[in-house]
Amino acid sequence: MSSRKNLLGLAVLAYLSQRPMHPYELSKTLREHGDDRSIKFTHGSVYMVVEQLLKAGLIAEQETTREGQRPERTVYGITPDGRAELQAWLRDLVGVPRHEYPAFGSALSLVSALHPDVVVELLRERLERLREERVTTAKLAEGTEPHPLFLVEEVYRLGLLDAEIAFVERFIERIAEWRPMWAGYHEQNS
Amino acid sequence: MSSRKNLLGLAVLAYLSQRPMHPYELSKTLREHGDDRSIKFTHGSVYMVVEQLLKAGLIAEQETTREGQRPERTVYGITPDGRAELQAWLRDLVGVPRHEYPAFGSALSLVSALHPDVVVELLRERLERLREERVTTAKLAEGTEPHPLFLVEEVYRLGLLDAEIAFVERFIERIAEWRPMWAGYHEQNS
DNA sequence: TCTATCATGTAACCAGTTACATGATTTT
DNA sequence: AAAATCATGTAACTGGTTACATGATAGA
Repeated sequence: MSSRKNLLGLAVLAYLSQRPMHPYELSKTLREHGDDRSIKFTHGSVYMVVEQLLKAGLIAEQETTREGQRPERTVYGITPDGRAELQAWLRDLVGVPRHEYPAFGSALSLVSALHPDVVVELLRERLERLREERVTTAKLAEGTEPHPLFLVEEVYRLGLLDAEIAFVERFIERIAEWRPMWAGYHEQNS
Repeated sequence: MSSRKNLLGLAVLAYLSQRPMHPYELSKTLREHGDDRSIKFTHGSVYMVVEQLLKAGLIAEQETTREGQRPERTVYGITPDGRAELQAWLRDLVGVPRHEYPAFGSALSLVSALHPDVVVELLRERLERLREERVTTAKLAEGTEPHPLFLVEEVYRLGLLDAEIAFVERFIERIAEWRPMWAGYHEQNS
């Protein structure tokens, strides 16, 4: 229960809705399809969520085979409940925005603890890296291989990147205006 | 160690760098300052990270007092190591963008599992809520109470919101173009 | 004075990460 | 044939969330 926590569970449901697989295969397939760009997971966490989905009755053990002397593989398939949950979960994610906590946002809320001059320097570094990231993301987003539909997430990411770049540029400018007050505050307690 | 995981730790260091506090006070102060908009935490998790920071030597027990019959309160203060870590951690966060995993991005990477018509409907719902959220965020971002520097995180959030709104609008348009292929794929397996 | 809420903390549970294990295949 | 990597999984640890506990004050 409470399965709606780890997005990896959603991905597993989605893949198993196409055909049954064993966990290792899931892991490999997810990675091959580049899903590790949108969903955080490791080899180990795949086994974990498979366990969870199993307990929740959303997937079921289909068969256990052994091939040569390789370890046993357990193949899992999605259940009707699993299909329903896949749809419901996705609908919820698409329809209802949730409050997010990007790390940069957290840092911004505490940034006054740094001296304004170092902040400016750091923001310039950040800009460089953001621009690099933008280039590689743009290349991905402009693909057309299977179908652009499967790259729409990169388009989204690109939009976020551009917004962040614009914000950082603007922020640097405003720091110039605020510098006296901000720097004064720092000299006062150190 | 490996303290650089939970952003709440950073916030605690930042607050303790101003004055010593006990965990409950930290929790209350964080919430009063609206830091729960940028950092995810609960009452319980504050005690947890305080424990971690203590083990890592970044904060230290300062005194233990008892007032009336209230439970004992342990007051913690930041150590020199803690101050160093606060600066280093913040510098890293500001200077180096990390790969993020927004939930909507994950959903987008799997959205083909939904029928295009329901996706459009859901995206319209999402747009409405995004616009509401935009209004309240804009109000916050335009404040000037202590100093705009302390609201810069809301400005950032506003930029992200606008980017997402633009993306969703555009996505709806493109679904119209893609609908035939996408819908066909769905009829084929169901 | 009863009830609600505040103040403060702990304990138990669940989720996630990391490290390890081991036979099979491929490369050098 | 030695070394590296693939295929497959488990176990141990660490982190995070939730639920509970209990006296104090404030409101009805």
